[in-house]
Amino acid sequence: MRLTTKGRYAVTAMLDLALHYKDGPITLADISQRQGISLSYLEQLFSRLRKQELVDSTRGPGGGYRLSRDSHDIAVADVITAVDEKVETTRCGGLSNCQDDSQCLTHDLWTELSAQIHEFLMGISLGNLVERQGVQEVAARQEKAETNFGMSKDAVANS
Amino acid sequence: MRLTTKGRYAVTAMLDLALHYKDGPITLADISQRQGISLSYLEQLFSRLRKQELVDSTRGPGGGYRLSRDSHDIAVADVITAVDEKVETTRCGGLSNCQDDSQCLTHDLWTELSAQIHEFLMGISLGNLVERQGVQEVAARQEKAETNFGMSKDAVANS
DNA sequence: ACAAAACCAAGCATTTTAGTCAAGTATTTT
DNA sequence: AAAATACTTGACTAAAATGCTTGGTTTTGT
Repeated sequence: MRLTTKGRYAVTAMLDLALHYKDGPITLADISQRQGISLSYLEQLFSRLRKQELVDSTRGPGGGYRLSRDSHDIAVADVITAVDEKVETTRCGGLSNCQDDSQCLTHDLWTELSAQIHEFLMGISLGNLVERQGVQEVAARQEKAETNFGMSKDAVANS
Repeated sequence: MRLTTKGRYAVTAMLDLALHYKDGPITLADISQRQGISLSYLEQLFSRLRKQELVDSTRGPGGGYRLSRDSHDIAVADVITAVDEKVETTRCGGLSNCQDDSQCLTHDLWTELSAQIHEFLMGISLGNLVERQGVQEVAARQEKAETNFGMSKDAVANS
């Protein structure tokens, strides 16, 4: 389990979906605009999220993405592992004979550590995050900005 | 808090120090040999570990590095933050106006998440790791290899 | 038909990672 | 004092990851 900005982007986007669940399918363009993530990058991320069946997609006008299940049933860990392809960064590769025909100190240690972090992130769902105060506040501000300044859309697109 | 292989190398090296604490100062050459990490890379890592006062160094023949305090008083989080210079990967930089003059959804969320992971890793000390079974076993194997095959030292150095 | 959307894929610029290399400086044993 | 050993510093590099761009193709509601 790695924690990178890629995972953060994915979690943010999924959180956006969770926040706007009641609005029906959400387009990537909407997410791009609200969260300031490029459309193409979102496409890449959602390709994986869809393969992991974390989201459902609808094509055509009025289409978009929706969470595949209740936000409380999607863990942050699910989202992160979906977009972070697990590169085996151990020298060992799949085997565990990276050193003197035995596995290195690193191997066991990091595997265990990683498992515990994973477990921790499994305990936090998108639903949990939506309920948090800070998230609510920012989301409200984003909605407001959206309705008040129609021009900001183009301003962002042109920058 | 980022989790990369760099942090893993650092934790591994520190764990090696913890395991050989009783042997007096440990040279980086020893760690390099036992853990299969290049000497120069270790030098970089230990430069930071020393600046964070996680290790004490002794120069001259017979010198080397030692944990600056008991292994139970050094958290895994300490080691990782020491070597992972905190790059502000948020668009916001120091400010929090990355989007529409307000902070993005990401900001609060990831800060909080990151804090929790940090807290978690603060709860695991090098001492804890040393006590684990798997670590003991690998360490024993490494010691054995060291005493049995004196030639492996040169073999590694020449490769 | 047309436009809005998802989907797909190649490729690019930049940054980060994981190291190496080279040339030091400092300490201690002899 | 000399040599051995240890640490420091900074430049450099190959490979990977990041985030984006471009240029499509399908699918579908109107």
